[in-house]
Amino acid sequence: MDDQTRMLTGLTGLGGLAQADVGDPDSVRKQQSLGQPQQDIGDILQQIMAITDESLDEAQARKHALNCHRMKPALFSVLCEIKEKTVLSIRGVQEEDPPDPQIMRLDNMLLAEGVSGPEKGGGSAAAAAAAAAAGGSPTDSSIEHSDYRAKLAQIRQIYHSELEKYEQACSEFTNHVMNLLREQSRTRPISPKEIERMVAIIHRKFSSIQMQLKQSTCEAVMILRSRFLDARRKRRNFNKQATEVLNEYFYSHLSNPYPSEEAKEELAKKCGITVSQVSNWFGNKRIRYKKNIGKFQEEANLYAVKTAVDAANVSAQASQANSPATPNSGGYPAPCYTPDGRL
DNA sequence: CTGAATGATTGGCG
DNA sequence: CGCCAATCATTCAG
Repeated sequence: MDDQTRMLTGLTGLGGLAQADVGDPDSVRKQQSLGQPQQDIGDILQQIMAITDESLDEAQARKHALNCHRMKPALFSVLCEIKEKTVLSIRGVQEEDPPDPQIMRLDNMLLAEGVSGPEKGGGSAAAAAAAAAAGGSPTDSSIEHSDYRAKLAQIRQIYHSELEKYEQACSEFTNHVMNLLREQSRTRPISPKEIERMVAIIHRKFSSIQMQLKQSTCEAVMILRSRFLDARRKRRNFNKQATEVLNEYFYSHLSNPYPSEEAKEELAKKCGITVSQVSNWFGNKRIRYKKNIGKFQEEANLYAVKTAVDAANVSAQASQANSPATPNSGGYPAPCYTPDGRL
């Protein structure tokens, strides 16, 4: 009903329009000089209205006749114009908003993470090789790193294949709609501009899918990062030798177990860990020692003896009578030799 | 599987 | 900023 009334109003208004400033005044004038355009339009209208009552064959024949009608082009352009002015102007208000900031943010992030953008297979391989070559000891982090990269590559691959699928689907659908509209435009007033707009609408709809894809990819990358780059999750115990070195220092400096920056660097180098790891270790050790000295008795005695033995060994020849000097004078309680482990 | 050990992180303090 | 204390998250031994 809506369509019919709209068509009616469109067509009844045609008389005025045709005489005023319709797309092709020449043809209109020709029509007028040839006969009675009003009559023609009335006929067309009648035919259009009757179409639904006809059989398919009749309709096809009628359609063909209508398509061949000399008035058809003029009428078509007029209808397009009317449609342009009424329906499309409403929808045309929401003009092309510049690329969604959200999607731009996601794009930037994906680019930064190396998910989108150019394939850097050679680069990463070279980096891995360099890392492998650089560390005489396998540093462990290079392994984790390559693992991380492998997972990232996986995400990247999924992302790209999904994006490809998405793009294919989008263009397929767009083509389909365009073909359909072009087909329809032979019988329905559809201007190229309208098709263009339809395409834009489709793209906008599809871009929300794209955004979702990018969003979930970003999330996956974030999860991966937190999995691998949060050291807390990938904690490795220091090797035995390292803890030995640290404990030796700790118990031989029990009165003041606060290594200077230089001492920390020295220890870090000796243990193959970072300075901040040394700081962490001492922080943990101090608090845990203080909290339960009894528990650390054994260890304390062990290292006390160890350092004593070492000292003795070093200065064995120098003097036999040297008593093991325990450098203890405050701060933390000295490890007394209490068998029951209580103080 | 469970609990202890342990490296790392966080928030507060001086 | 460095340290302490509490806490988290993982590893490891039983």
